[in-house]
Amino acid sequence: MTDNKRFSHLAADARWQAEWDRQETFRTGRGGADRPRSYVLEMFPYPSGRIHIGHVRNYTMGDVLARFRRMQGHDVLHPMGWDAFGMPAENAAMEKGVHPGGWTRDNIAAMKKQLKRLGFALDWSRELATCEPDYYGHEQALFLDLYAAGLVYRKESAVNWDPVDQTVLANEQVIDGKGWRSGAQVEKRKLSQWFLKITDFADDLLEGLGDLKDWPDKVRAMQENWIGKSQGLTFRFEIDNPPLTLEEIRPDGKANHPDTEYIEVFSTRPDTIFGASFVAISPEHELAQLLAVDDDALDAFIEECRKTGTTAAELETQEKRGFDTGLAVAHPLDPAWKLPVFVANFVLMDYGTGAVFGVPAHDQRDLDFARKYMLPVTRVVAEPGSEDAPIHDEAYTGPGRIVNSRFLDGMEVEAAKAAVIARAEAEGWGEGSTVWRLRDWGVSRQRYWGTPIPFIHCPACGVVPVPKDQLPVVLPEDVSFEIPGNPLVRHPSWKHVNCPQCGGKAERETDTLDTFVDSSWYFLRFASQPEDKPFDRAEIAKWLPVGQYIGGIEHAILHLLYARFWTRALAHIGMIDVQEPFASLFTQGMVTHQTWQDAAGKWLAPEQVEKRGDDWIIIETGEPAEAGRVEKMSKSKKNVVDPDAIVDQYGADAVRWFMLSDSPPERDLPWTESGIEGSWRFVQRLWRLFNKVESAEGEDAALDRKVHQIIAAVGGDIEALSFNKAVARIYELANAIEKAAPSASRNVAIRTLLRLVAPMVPHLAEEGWSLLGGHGLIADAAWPEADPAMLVEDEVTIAVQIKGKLRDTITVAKGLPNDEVERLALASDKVQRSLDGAAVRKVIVVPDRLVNLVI
RNA sequence: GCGGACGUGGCGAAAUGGUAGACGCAGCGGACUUAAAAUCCGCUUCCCCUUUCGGGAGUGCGGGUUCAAGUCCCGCCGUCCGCACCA
Repeated sequence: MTDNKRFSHLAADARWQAEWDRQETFRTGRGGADRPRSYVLEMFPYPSGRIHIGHVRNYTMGDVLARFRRMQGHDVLHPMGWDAFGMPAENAAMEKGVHPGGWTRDNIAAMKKQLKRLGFALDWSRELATCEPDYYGHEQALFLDLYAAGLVYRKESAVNWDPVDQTVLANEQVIDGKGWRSGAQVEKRKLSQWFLKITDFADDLLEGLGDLKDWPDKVRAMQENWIGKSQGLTFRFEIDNPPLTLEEIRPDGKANHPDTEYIEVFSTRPDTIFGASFVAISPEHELAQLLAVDDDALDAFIEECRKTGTTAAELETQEKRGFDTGLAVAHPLDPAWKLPVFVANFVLMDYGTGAVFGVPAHDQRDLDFARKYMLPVTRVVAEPGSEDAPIHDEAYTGPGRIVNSRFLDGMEVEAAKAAVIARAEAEGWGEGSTVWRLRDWGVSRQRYWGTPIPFIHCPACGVVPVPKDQLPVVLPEDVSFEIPGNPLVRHPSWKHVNCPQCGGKAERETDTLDTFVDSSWYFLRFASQPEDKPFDRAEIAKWLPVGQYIGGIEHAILHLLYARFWTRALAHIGMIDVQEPFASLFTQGMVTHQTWQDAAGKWLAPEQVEKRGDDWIIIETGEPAEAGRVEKMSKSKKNVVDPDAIVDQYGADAVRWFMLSDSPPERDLPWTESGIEGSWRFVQRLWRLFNKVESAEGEDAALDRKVHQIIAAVGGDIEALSFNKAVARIYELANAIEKAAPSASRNVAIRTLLRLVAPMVPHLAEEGWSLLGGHGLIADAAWPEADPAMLVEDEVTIAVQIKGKLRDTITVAKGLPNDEVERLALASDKVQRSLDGAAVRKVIVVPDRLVNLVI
């Protein structure tokens, strides 16, 4: 039982959670329409089965902000849902013989229960799960809208194919060229797949980053790099002695033959065009493929390039290697100047044109290559005075003037780039162009547990969209996972339909959508949930963009870029009026924990070890344990703590308090036993304080001022998401109250403290509010206001420095004139002793802060 | 290689260019108790001196700007994260 000695979370937590549910306290839209709106959103979880401590930290932060905004009188939208499609459900189906849907829905139920125990101020009436037809049906409609607008297309594309599991693998599932599950050698297979035209928005997505002032620099930089805009010149080298054309080699004479008249290259440094000494093409370049037909040595070289790995470490050490094709190309600015053509292992086929021209003097990679194959190295950019400086083993990439370059000589780099582009365009051998690293978004997944792509393949009509009145295309429930492959393909009836256009026999698309599509618009559906359409435009205009989005840095690129794209695409087709979904983004740090290992290197769980003096021992055996690094919690290292267990033991409030304490929220938070115990003790200390309101008279001016200073500070800290600082301020106030003698001021201070901690420790706060006779729920109470007049002290402590070194402090009335302060400073014994008779040359007085005496 | 962040006590950390170390954890001492736990009070950057008073050093390293630098500038060193043969 909770009494005036001890706060019992076991009784209080559940009671207040039930009360919030009963009153629908956190339902959006209660209490008037003209209040300011706040949309606070945390990245919704994948229903893996259990919440982990990282979720607890993430949602606690959002919860404090949401509760704080409510107390400030805002209408708060703070929803929760489930990113419920994805592979783990299918893996569970294969391993345990359960149905992905049942597995997922059970997990959702379990995790929802866990979240409820933490007392989050969520509007559960808007809960959604992406695996339910009432969500993904609307997603199918949106996909069709984007298709109608020309933003969806189909194209042949290579995938990683696991021949044993009969399935497509994501890159992360291919380990050393083998399938992660089957261990089979993975093949590249060409499949016709669905793509979203994210590249149409490349420039907008890049430009838009500039307006996202409240996003972390890091995330913006990562997206910028990912989009990867490069500007330069695309141009052509005429091939001097063209090889046989494709038609002559292959009797079928396909239309997509490579043009063997020229090689097209892209460069961001057209200013260095006179420094060219070779042309290199990718092993996958069609010209290379063509030449290899008649050249076994080249064929072998290409095969070898294909085999070598592409991991960062391998690329680091891998040599630049080339194969001289014997072809020669003419320099576009001097047809008599011939350059050799190599097939080179460092040229990427999927960037630019798959071919480059090499300028060894000004590109390190080209220089390495040129030295190896003894190609000429000509300096064409130089800083003043170094025109003739030889290039040794380091390429010069800095600024300078152009040299050895005929009509470009003497120009600065930028001017020379423009001049070459202008000349190329005038003469017709090239044009200024922009190349992006960003690729279109392939959304086809050959899997069951995802949103069915709403198209039908008709032998007569081709690819036909499912008419909107036939949506949702619902996943069949009667599927089995005993045989590898996509169950949708072998389902006896599901895919067999009549063509909506001609009525003839046709087949459904059996691919499903990438789950990143599901999470690209859920924040819209949270804001507005009509039955007959994805969302209501006017409601979206009211709530979007999300005021504060909080989640992990791991989503810096994919999820956040796709959601930005999807939002812009919907705006582009006129369905919504916002361009950017998340006005402010916060990426929180991980929860880490100490690790331990035994002598054999086996990981030990926290409950298996115990500290004896300065050393750790294994409780069961008494053998020594080795304390390792503090690392991200992971099952394999056994350093996880289970949220349910700690909520049982310490209560939701102590756990929440710990999540907010000590570490700045963007940094890692080390979980410690002593830390959570400290939080629990503070919860108890607050409870004792709330029980100490006794009738008392009189003012305590110093405490009054402290209260108002802390109100202002805590509010500002929560606004800035600096929860660790808000926590420190609250400790400060609690300390001050405990030291103060009983007075009316002290009682006010305690009641104020109660409201200040309410967003953080809501169960305790409700209990205290009810104890102290508060009206209604503290969740609905107003945030205390700081009186600006109370923020100023009437006395200030002034530092007295001699040449910047502190010698004494003096306490004076606030606003004392400078000459008075100076006089008092000089009157100090300590100052006189330090001066030791030296003459003061200059005195600097910063009002109400310090005096600096210069000798 | 490119980009981002960071470097402050035993630990997590504070600090609009103006008294470095707020607040918490751990530790030490004391009170209460038969005892322990809990609680309360005090100390707690380091070094020197000392009974006290005091003095010196100090925010990764080296310079600079300034009356004054953890904070600003230049150059290093180190750690973490992301991307990477991107032409």
